[in-house]
Amino acid sequence: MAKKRSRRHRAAPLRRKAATGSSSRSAISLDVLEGHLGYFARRLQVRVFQDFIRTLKRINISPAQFSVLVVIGANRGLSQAELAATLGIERARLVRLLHRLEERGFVQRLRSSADGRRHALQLTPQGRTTLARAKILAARHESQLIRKLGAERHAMLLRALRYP
Amino acid sequence: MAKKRSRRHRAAPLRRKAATGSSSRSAISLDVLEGHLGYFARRLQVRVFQDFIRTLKRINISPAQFSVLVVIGANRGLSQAELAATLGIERARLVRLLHRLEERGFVQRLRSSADGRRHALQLTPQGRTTLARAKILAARHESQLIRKLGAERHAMLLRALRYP
DNA sequence: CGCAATTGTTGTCGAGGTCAACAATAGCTG
DNA sequence: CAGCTATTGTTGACCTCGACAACAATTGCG
Repeated sequence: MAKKRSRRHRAAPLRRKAATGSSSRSAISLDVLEGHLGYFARRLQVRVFQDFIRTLKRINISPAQFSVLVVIGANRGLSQAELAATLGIERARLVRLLHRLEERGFVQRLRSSADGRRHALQLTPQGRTTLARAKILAARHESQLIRKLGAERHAMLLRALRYP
Repeated sequence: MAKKRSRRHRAAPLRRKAATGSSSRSAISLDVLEGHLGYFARRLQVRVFQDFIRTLKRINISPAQFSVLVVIGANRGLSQAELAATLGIERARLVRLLHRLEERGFVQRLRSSADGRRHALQLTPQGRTTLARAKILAARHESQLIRKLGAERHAMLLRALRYP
């Protein structure tokens, strides 16, 4: 509720000069950050997710939602604990992710007959359809990424990032 | 305020068996996630940040705070806009980061005489001391990371992640 | 002067990570 | 079998962080 913002439509700023102007700073040093893997991993991850979100905006699927749909789709009957462990997220977090996906009619939670505590997760037909479309868009996103990074660096990063 | 949680000190669970037990699932497929750089970048970044936070917990410096202190320390007189652009974060976000660091006595914002809009950022003596200690701990964190990943992969990742 | 841009700032929203606590269920083990 | 313990899903609360919108003060020009 109360979602309507005024949205004044400010005419796109024309960016008159280049940068700040006053500062004659040519290069700003990152100092020891240059040696920290986490810093660059974060930068890359943010950039990639921004592009992912932009590319899948039309079907409104976030990176986290995509990963959940993909893994459920490829492993029918998974329990929430297994799924959370696989994706490296908290069970509590997954509960809320699944809420949304269930609301939207993509996922079903079925009580396991063998173990009354577990939920067997599976996609609905609509979930499968959405996942198929999401995969196409995600592949497009990855292609854009390959184009931006260069195929060699992309392949190298994927190989090095993936745990053997 | 209201920081005291009950923290009941539950005796460390003994972890009797290994895993779930019921599920005979040997390997859970990641399907197309295997080809998505963003997924693995995210996983790595989260792991690395967790270790960073753990290692710097004693001085209570987060990765974001560390990056801010490092760049200010190496580029005295920087403006907030320049700093935000350098680190790839929003100006609005930086404002709140600097609030905390100023409260804690690590950073000073001085009005620029040349340009009344800008703040010239610099570390206080206490900020410099804390940064020095943080760098030592951060280096220790990075060493642990190198040990975990292997020196070759670490070097390869750093090289590939850093934009040339 | 007057208008547009920049800078710092605040508010708000939503996504995510973290931790504590709990009910229901399952599985041992004495 | 009873009783204890672990697991599973769930909720609540808190905090960080990215993204926008809006604004006041200031600067820079045409």
